[in-house]
Amino acid sequence: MTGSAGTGGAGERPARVRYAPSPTGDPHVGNIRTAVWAWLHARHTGGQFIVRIEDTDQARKIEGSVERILGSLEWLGLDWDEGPDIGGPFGPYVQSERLPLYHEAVERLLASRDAYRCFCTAEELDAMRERQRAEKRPPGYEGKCRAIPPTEAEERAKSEPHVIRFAVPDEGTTVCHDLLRGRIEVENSTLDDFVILKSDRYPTYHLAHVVDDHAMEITHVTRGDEWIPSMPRHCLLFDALGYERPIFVHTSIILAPGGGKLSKRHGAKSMLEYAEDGYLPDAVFNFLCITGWGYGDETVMSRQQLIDVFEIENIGLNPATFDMEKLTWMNGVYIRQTPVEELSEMIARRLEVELPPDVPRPVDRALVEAVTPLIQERIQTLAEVTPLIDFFWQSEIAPPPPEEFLQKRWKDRASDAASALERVAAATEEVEPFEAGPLEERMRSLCEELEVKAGDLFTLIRIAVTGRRVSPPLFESMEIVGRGVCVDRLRAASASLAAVSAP
RNA sequence: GCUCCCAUCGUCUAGCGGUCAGGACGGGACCCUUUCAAGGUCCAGACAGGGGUUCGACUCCCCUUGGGAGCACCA
Repeated sequence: MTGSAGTGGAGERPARVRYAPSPTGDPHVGNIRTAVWAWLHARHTGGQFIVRIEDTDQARKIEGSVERILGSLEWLGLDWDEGPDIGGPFGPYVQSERLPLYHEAVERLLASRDAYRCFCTAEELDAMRERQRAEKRPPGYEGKCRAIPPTEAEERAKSEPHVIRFAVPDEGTTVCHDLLRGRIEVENSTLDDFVILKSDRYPTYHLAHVVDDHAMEITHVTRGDEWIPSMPRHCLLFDALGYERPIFVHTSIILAPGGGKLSKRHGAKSMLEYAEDGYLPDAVFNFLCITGWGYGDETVMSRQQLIDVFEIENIGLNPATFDMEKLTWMNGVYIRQTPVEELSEMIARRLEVELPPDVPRPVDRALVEAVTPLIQERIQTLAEVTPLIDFFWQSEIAPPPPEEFLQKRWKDRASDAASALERVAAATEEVEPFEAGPLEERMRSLCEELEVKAGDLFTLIRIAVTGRRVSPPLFESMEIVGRGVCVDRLRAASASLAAVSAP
């Protein structure tokens, strides 16, 4: 901790920022990282973080999405001050429940001639695009229905399906500002008359977000930079409606390791999948925040520290590549930082579902607590836990095949190995007290008696007792496993080796 | 095709006209060590290219190149 804290929000007005996902699936890292930053900005400035569901596309709606979106935020520890589930002073927070607001805005736009009814059919529009492509002209609505006199349009509207389009000025330029990129200027001639109200009377994103962000008094519109190209449209809408424009903050996207779009293969898993994969919320939160944004040389930062120090204007502009290995490393850091009691609770929950069914439930908590310190600094994700320590719960483990033992120093020396293990078993029976310290002491002196290197003997013991070549610290493990079981396993191993050596 | 955005080690980044271009992940070496980790020390590794501006450019401007996004009755 450098002590060189940020401004702590002093001097910054409380911001109202929103996370506005559409319920079309589970949020992925790129998407949720925007939420992390928005949340941080809200907390940093002492403002509000709002969740709004953008479900204006009835066709794409996916059942259960909202729950999973909220669940993802919750898991990450992003709490919201207003939202679909808890309401708030600017509700409702679901766009499909705000239709009258959009219709009212459309009426105003129609009245001011900033919008008009369009009766073009899908076929006509397709044909138009076809023509544009053939003539190598940029695609876009050419304004055919703009020429229809309002009275005629009103009349036809009574019986004909239609949409409402925004009438973009033919000339001039629209100047927008992005907090991170500054001035962004676009020729109006490159903008077409976009749809603001669909024929099903639902608004498009363009209209809905403008109406809602104004109504909800959003100060900062934070979203992915795929929205930059349509920002001028939004500015035009804000202006036409007489609304003050919010501060736009377009954040760059997250790229896949090889470059290109992030896909399932590359870690674009949903947030909830990270939980399943054994990642800690704080680690993912920290990591997400740090990719695409930085604070000096700091990397591992607590939630509070991040809130204190986060400055939204310092978000990086270049698209970042998702570095799965760094996430995993960071997760390891967080696991090591976690108090043992907490960690053992997490581990217990894992074991509860991952241990073989024949292990009695609930899983022995005292045992988990004893084992946790042994593996805390050896794991990077909770998913590694079970395979590492399941032997503590297996009352019977078949001795590994003799080849496991007879390597390196013990190659072709089955009978030596067998007798060494027998000596170890005998010593194990006698050690008092049966604790790691005395155990190690005894085994080391046994090494001298046997004239073998400690590592060589310990490997034999390790394989016999834990069933594997890699394990948590040997003597601590033996202490936990217990004298009886250790001796049994040692003798079993010894016997199996003796069998091999016998002619 | 048109419009827009971006550009420092392999990756995430610090830098905000004068630095030996710093840190982290990953990689390598060594130390520690009962395995595996963790920890410690050290090493390799970057300003995409070309023009300007300036006494002086990683830093400011332009072009090129490269990457990305958008051009729907999807968001």
